[in-house]
Amino acid sequence: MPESYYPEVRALNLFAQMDAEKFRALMRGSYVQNFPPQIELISEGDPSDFLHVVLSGSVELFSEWNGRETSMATVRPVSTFILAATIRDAPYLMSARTIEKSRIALIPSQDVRAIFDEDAEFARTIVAELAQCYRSVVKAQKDLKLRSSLERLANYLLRQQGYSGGEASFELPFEKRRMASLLGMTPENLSRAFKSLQAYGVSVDGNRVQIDQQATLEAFAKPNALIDDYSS
Amino acid sequence: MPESYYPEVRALNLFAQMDAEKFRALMRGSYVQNFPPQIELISEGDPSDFLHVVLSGSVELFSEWNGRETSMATVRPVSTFILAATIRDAPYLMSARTIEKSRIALIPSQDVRAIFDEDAEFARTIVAELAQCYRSVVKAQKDLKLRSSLERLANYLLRQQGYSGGEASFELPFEKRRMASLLGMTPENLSRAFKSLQAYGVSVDGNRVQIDQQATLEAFAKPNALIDDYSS
DNA sequence: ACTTCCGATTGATATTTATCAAGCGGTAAT
DNA sequence: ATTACCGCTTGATAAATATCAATCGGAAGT
Repeated sequence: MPESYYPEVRALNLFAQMDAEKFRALMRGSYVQNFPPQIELISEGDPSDFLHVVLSGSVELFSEWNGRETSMATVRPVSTFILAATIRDAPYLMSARTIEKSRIALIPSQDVRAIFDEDAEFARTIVAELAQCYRSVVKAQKDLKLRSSLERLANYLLRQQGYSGGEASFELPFEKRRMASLLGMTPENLSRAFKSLQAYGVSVDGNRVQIDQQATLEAFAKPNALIDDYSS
Repeated sequence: MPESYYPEVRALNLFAQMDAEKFRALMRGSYVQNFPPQIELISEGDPSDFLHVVLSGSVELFSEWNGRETSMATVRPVSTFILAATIRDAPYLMSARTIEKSRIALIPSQDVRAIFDEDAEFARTIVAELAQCYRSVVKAQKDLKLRSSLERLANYLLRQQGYSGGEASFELPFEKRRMASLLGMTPENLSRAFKSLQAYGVSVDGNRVQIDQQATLEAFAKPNALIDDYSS
C-alpha cells in the first residue's frame, strides 16, 4: 500500500492506538482499492485471505442457500467485515458486494493474526470490535424472532431517523428491494407494510420518509435498547 | 472458589493454556455453584458482572420483547456465555436460565478484562471463542432467513443425529416446546412439521427420532456446511 | 389404582407472508 | 421525443404460520 494512504487508515478506531512499528508492518502487505458498484468482493465459502475495511462507499453482506438469497447486513465507513473469519482462519460465511463506488482496504489475514499476538493494544481493539459485531447479530436475531414484519419496519424507520439526526423527515439509505431483504420480507410486502404504517403517521415518497406522529409510531413500534440501540 | 475446583476449570479450553499465576488470580474472585432447574441466572438488561461457564447441566439463553419470548440458544458443557457483554462491559442482551440441574462457574468480568490485557495466550483464546460465537449466530440467522420451518427442522434433526454419533436413531436433547422456540415456530407447528417429515422417512416417539431414509431426508434438507456445521 | 397436571397433539380457523401477474412511473439510452 | 428498462406498486390468490379450543396420554403425587 502506498504510504500516502497510511494516515487515512491509521485514523480508524481499529488502528489508531496501535504501535507505530506494528502499524507499518501491517500496512506493508496491504492494499487500498477502488471498486465500482455491484462488484462481488468475496464469496461465501472462500478462504479468508484478507480482512476488509470499508473506507468509503458501502458494502452489502449477503448469503445464499438453495437458490435463495438474503441480505444479512450493510457495512458503511468505517468498519471492517469478515473479522471473525480472519481470526479463526475459517471460510467466509457471507458474500460481500459493493453497493456503490467504494474504497476498500485489504489487509492480509495472516498479518492481522500475527500482529494480534504481538500488540496487546491492537488485540484489545480487535476483541472489542468483534464483541460489537456479535452483539449486532444477536440484536438482529431478536428483531427477526420476536417481531412481525410490520414491527420490524416500524423500528427500522425509527433507527434510520435516529441516524439521520432525529428530524421528522429523512432519507432511506438504499433501494427498497435491498431494505426488504434486510428486513426479511419481499419487496411486495414492504410496499404494503409502508401503506399500513400510514395509519401511524408515516408517509413515503421515493426514498424520503416523513413521520408525522412520532409518539403514535413509537407506541406501535415499542423500540427497545436491547434490540434497536446499535451503539451499545 | 475452593482450590479443589481449580483442576476442573483449568481443563477447559479457555483456561488450559494460560499462565499459572494469572489463572490463580482469575480463580481467586470466582465461584462455582450448583443450581436447580429453571433458575434464571441472568436477566437481559442487567450489567455484566460475571462471565459464566457451564461446567455441567445445560442453560437456555432466551429473550423477551413486548410480552413475547423466544429461545435464542442452548449452552452445554463446556462453554461460556455472555462473553461479549463481559468484554464490552455492556448489558446482557439475553437472559439465561438453567434447563436442568447445572454447575456454573462465575468469573468476575473485570478480572477477565484485566487478565486479558496481561496474558496474550488468554487473549488469543478469548478472541477465538468469541469469533466462534459470532459465527454461530450468523449461521443461525442464515437458517432463519433462508429456510422454511420444515427445512429448519429437517436440518436440525440431521445436526442432532450428527452430534449423537450418526446412528439412524437418536434422542432429542430437550422438550419439544423448547425446540420449537429455538427453531422459530410454535409447538403446534412443530408437531405438524414432524408429521410432514414422515414423508421423508422420519418417525418420532417421544424424544426418540428415527431416520429411515437418510438419503431422502438429506435430499430435502440440503444441509450446508456454511449453515449447519457448527464446528467450523 | 386413581387423580391431577402438563406437555404434546389434533382439528378448525385466522393471520401473516409469499407468489404471480399486471401496470405504473421515472430514468437512461437511442 | 421516443423507447426500453427496471424498480416499485397494486390486486388477486396461494402457501406458510399462528391462534384457539379440545383432547390425549404419560408422569408424578395421593
